[in-house]
Amino acid sequence: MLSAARSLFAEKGYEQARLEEIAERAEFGKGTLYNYFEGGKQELLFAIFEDAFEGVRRLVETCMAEEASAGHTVRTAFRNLVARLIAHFSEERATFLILMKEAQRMGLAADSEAVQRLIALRERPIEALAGAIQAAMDAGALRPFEPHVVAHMIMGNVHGYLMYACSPAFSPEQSIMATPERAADFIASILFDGLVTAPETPFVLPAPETRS
Amino acid sequence: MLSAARSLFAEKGYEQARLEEIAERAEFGKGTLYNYFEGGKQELLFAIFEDAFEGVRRLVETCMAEEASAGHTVRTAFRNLVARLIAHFSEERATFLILMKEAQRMGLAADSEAVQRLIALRERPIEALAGAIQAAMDAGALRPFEPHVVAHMIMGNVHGYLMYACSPAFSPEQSIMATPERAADFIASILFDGLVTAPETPFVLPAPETRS
Amino acid sequence: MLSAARSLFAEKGYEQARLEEIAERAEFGKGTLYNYFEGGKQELLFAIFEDAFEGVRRLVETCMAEEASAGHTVRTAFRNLVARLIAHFSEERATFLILMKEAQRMGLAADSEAVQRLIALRERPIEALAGAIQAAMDAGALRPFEPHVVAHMIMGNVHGYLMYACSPAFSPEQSIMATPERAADFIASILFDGLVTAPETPFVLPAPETRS
Amino acid sequence: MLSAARSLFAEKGYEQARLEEIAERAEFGKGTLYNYFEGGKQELLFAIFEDAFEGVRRLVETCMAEEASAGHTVRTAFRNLVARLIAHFSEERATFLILMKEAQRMGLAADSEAVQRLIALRERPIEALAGAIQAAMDAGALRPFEPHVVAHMIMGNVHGYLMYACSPAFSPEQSIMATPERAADFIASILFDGLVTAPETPFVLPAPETRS
DNA sequence: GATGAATGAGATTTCATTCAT
DNA sequence: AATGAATGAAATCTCATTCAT
Repeated sequence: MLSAARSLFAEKGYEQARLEEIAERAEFGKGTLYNYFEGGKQELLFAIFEDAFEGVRRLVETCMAEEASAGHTVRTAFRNLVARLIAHFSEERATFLILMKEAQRMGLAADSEAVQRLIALRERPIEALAGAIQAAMDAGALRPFEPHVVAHMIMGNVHGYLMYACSPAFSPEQSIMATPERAADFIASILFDGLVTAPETPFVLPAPETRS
Repeated sequence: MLSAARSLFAEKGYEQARLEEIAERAEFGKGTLYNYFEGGKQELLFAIFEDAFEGVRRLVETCMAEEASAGHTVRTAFRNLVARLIAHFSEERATFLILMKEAQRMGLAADSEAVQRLIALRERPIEALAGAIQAAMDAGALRPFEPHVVAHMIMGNVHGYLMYACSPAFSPEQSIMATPERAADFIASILFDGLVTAPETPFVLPAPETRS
Repeated sequence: MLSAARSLFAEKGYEQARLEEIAERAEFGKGTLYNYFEGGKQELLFAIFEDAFEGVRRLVETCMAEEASAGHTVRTAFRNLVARLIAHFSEERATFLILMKEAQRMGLAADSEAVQRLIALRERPIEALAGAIQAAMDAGALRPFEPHVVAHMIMGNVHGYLMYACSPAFSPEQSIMATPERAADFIASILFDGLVTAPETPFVLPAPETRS
Repeated sequence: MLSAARSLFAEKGYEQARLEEIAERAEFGKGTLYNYFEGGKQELLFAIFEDAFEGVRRLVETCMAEEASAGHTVRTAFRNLVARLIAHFSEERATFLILMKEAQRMGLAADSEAVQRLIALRERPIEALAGAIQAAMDAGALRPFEPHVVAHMIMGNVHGYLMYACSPAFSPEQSIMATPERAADFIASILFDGLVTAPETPFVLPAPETRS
């Protein structure tokens, strides 16, 4: 039932998804849904949110534990985390879409109890990631910034890549982002190694292209 | 009238905003709105999108032109662009919220004519930024990646920072992100200089903290 | 529109009356109804209540004023009031049914704001009648009871008669209650002259009738 | 089970009472209810009606029998009946509320089989009372009206008093109606002795009070 | 051009009743 | 006999859009 809701919310968005269609897709009656989710449509959404964020938190913790026991370097550990996050969201496309569309939207809504609940869920994977970052900073491997800020930034870049990969402009075959592995390499490369080769080069305008 | 719609969409979201309230806030009759925007609610949203993306495109072009004529370095030029983007969206909070909530949501919707229109608008500032990046790569100042990918990444990090700055977890006074200027320094620092100091340090797990 | 609601509430009762049917009967769309009665179904009911109680209050005041200026005796004045109340409710059958069904039901509901509003309306005609009773008591024409209690009793007997007259057991042609005028005579006769002729007669059981 | 339904119908009214809550309160499963009352919710209501009217009928018969064998006068016999009816309904408040709310409402509904069944039940106590009245009339103790009409009137005044006693305007401590016994005295006093002392007094308007 | 009363499709939600266990 | 998960008809209410004025 959650799964039916997830796929429909992903397809049409929360507001446009009709409860009746969710029920149909789950092969249940409309009323049955209310036996399981008393709060109706919104509780359904929150159940999906909880699954989604909890899944990411678990992934972060599992992954970092494995990297630590594998004795990987900090650089490799975070690069591998990025790769696994990308793989995770690629596999669970519906979940990803809901997070990007609905959690984002609700997270920016005027304050309310619902927003508070969402934020609490959203913090879980961030906390897990911030813990790992703190450890790496303590070991002197990362520059000493606030770990939460860095955690947000890493997550944001994973999301950003995946958003980009969803867009029609994205043609995987020609891209450095062709595969999750290569995307992880790219993101890690920027985040950890920087973008600039010769920072002192003066900036010049591009030759004005003629707009069609 | 656009302005009334903008503020209401930002407040309540596109779906929840009632046309009647927009009309009231604009001090117009509901019917009048249809004289200006035949397409109704959705055309209103697109008009806001157009303004928003066009504003960003203009900002990118203006800013890069100024940086070029000021003879700034590539590093400084992009750092300043980031600062101005942050300042722009901070000033136009309503526009920012609509982009994050509604453009994001619609951009991920199942394909349709509306999505195509949105994507075309969204590409404008990306194109402008990609142009500048290409120039910098041509000058050998940036590592040679696809400029569109890098443009998305820079924009994504600006958005990511602003999202973070909207969240209740954000307490400006203690943060390296306290001001737009410092936020731009931070983002530029990560993007251009990287995060790692000692990439070969082995990763170790954080000491397990006791959950309260 | 009120009139359509009145007739449907009277026919089917408040709970069973569907808003859509009210709208149809009023030859309006469902939505239009909400332009006039924002509170929906319940506000519609209260509007009917207000009309109804206000009508009775006005009738009581008008009638007593006329009786006073006609110089009628107390006995006649109240007897005529009873006659006019009966006539009023007989003419406005729908209103009467709603008062008996819905106002009665709501008046006995667990306390709430709605009940308070109803009670306030219901007091209006009682107050008017109690005023007249007080005046008659002051003149020494009526035995000195609490005027509100007596007002309730008079109203209650009018309602009681009309309820009886609605019942299928009521066959007007053979009854002392055949017409409103005769009903008023009867009620006034009991209330003002009493029922007993020989109060000291011992009570004996009726001969046991054989049940069919 | 009947008792659970009775208390819930009294509290919330027939339409608002949910079958599930009745079942819970009776500590039965929802389904079990249908084993005992095939007709569902409505049959439950009729079972309560039957209990209620039968109880009143029995009370009337018992009471009149006792009054007869005690050798009381007609005046006293009926006055005592009124007192016992009041006491009965005061003790069985839930039953009383259901009669006033639901039996009243249903009794005025458009004709149907259900209404017929209700009316038949409702006639039982009336018949019993009418029998006693007929006997008193035969003995010359009461003025010769139709006994059914008089029976309705007596019952109506009992109900009317109890309705009044339910209303918030009723403050028992200061009232002639303070106790069931005094209420019975009052009702009997009006019904049997009349209200008027000087019927020929001309009616004059109350001094116009200033409305606040 | 400006208006807002009228509209009715469509949304969520409730709940009496059924029936497989 | 007892159950309660499943059902879906039906209810209220919302609101984007139309159009006569």
